[in-house]
Amino acid sequence: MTSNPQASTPHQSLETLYRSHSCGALTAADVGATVKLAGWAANRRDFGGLIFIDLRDRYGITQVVVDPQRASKETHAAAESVRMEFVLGVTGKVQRRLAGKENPNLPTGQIEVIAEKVEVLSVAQTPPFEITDRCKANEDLRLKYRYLDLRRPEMNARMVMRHRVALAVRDYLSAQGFVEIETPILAKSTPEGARDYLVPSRLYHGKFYALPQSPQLFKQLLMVAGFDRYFQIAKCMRDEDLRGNRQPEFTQIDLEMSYAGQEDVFRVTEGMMAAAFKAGINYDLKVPFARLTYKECMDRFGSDKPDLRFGLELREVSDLVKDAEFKVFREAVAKGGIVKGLAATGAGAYSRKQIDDLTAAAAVFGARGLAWLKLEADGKASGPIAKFFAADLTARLVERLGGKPGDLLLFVADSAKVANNSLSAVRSKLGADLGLAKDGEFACLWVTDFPLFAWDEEEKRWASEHHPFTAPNWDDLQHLDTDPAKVRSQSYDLVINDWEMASGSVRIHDSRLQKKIFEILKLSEDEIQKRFGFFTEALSYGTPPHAGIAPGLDRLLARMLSLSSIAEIMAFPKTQRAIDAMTGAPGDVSERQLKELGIVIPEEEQAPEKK
RNA sequence: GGGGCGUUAGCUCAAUUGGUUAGAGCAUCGGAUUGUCGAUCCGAAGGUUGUGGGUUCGAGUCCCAUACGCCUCGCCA
Repeated sequence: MTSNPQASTPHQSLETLYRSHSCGALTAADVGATVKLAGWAANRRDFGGLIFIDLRDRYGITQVVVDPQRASKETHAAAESVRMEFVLGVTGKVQRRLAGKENPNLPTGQIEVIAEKVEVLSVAQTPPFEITDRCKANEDLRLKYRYLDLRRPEMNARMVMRHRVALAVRDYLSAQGFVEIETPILAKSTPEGARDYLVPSRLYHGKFYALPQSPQLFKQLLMVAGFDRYFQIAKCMRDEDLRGNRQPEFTQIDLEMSYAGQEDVFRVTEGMMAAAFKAGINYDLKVPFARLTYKECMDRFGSDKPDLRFGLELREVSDLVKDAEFKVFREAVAKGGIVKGLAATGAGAYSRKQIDDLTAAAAVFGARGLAWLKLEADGKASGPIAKFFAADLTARLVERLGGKPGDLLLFVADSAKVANNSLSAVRSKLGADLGLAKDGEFACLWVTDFPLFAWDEEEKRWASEHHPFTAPNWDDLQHLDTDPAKVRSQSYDLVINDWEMASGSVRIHDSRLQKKIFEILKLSEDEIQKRFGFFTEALSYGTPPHAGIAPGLDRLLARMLSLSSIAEIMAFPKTQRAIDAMTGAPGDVSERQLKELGIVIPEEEQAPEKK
């Protein structure tokens, strides 16, 4: 066995017409054997006589030596003609490298293959960028030539890791009694939620399928159907604006359990995550995960996905400063807002520039300023606003925030929403700048007790915070009619570091309650019937209590590898404008196709021809 | 829909306040080279500075528009 994790495992045989071994398999134990290798020329070092070729496949690199005294004229000539990324077939004998000429950087570094025959199986144009892990090509170029980018060992390894994790997830869930069932891609549009990707119907002009934003309804119907425990590694599509951790299509590990509640889902998910981290990066995730309610999260971190790798907790100080001399604080409280702060440990020496950068981070979320106090060694506070606070008030602020000499106290005075968002952004920036958020550390957190509804100011109605099939907390049912804002839901998020990694809930299993929720959401009777008639009807035929969750596979993998973009662990991702840089999708279709679908595009709305 | 940053050789980057013929490393091509492993040495070729317009005696550099990429606010149950 080699130490290369990508090398073939012992039970695998890669032997084919073209090769007896992979390029990562040969070691000192194989010395003397005659072997056939095939792969790409990753590098060629030509000494006129001796020629060294690094032969690469996805398992590793093996050095091939062409010695004019050992190989035919034709083989030497072939070796001379080799250029980067040519595909070669090599026959030769494994020999121990000369003493002192071993390469400790390669698992195969003890040996080399002395070529008897080198055959060029395929020539290659000069690639637009080098196929190495040192490659610094731009993202758009890498996407245009994704097949070359994926050939790089680093990218190759990510895809293999993705496979390993998916396999571990399947194994784990299968062992827990889950059955993998596929659900339709051509489905029905449902209101609420993200914008749908639509597929026009040829047979019914004017009607559309919607690509699923998630298999939500289907998985609940599978519970009604008695499958008990279902899962699926499912593609989900959402036609919304993109980010580093959002692609138009992405993959969720979708699962649902009957006769289960929140605790059951947590237990299964924790086991699954641990298995995934073990398979992915050989990391032992600590279970069970930490838990916080939504309210605690907002109070202590100003965010519903706080990074628990570090502290720097937020504290509200409205009560302390409501009568303070400092007008900004006083007026914010008087206007119904809040004043919140945090103590940045050891940031007391921050320069004006560094504080300005923190202020800018806060401003993105609407904060009009970031007030600050430096705590000096003598316990006094300094800074432009220090003069507004009497010594005893300063002492109480310091005590509330847990500040120590050498710390920087930071405050935002605004509406609760702006104060929380802004200070949370400041906290994240501090976590990164102060080196508190370390790569390779994973803080897992369940966030529970989200509100069931959020008020939609634009549409002047209540909207589901999670989705309309989420069960209310059974203790809060009496508030449904009187005070929807007060109703907690039985939904939960899994947060790892600062990313929402999974979202789920206990579902409504009673058709009457489901109808009531639709009514609160101001869906008309007609609409409920048209959109969800089949679903509420299904619930009425004896539905087991059930609950589920859907971790994002792409995010999970990106998080394991500390990558900020999920595109980095997808084989063929799209750009931020939802374009496939390689194929050019979305593309034009023929007049005939449009006609068959009954679609007419107004002349003035046609996109200009893309080069 | 809004804000920000970027776009110079195949790739990654440089080019003083607007000033001579836009440079370097890698890759490519030719030559030399029998123990290299990001080989080395010698030489060559490679550019409509994303695109369009403007200011100027003169624009890679300044202004406007636009395309593309990335980050971000909104959005994403």
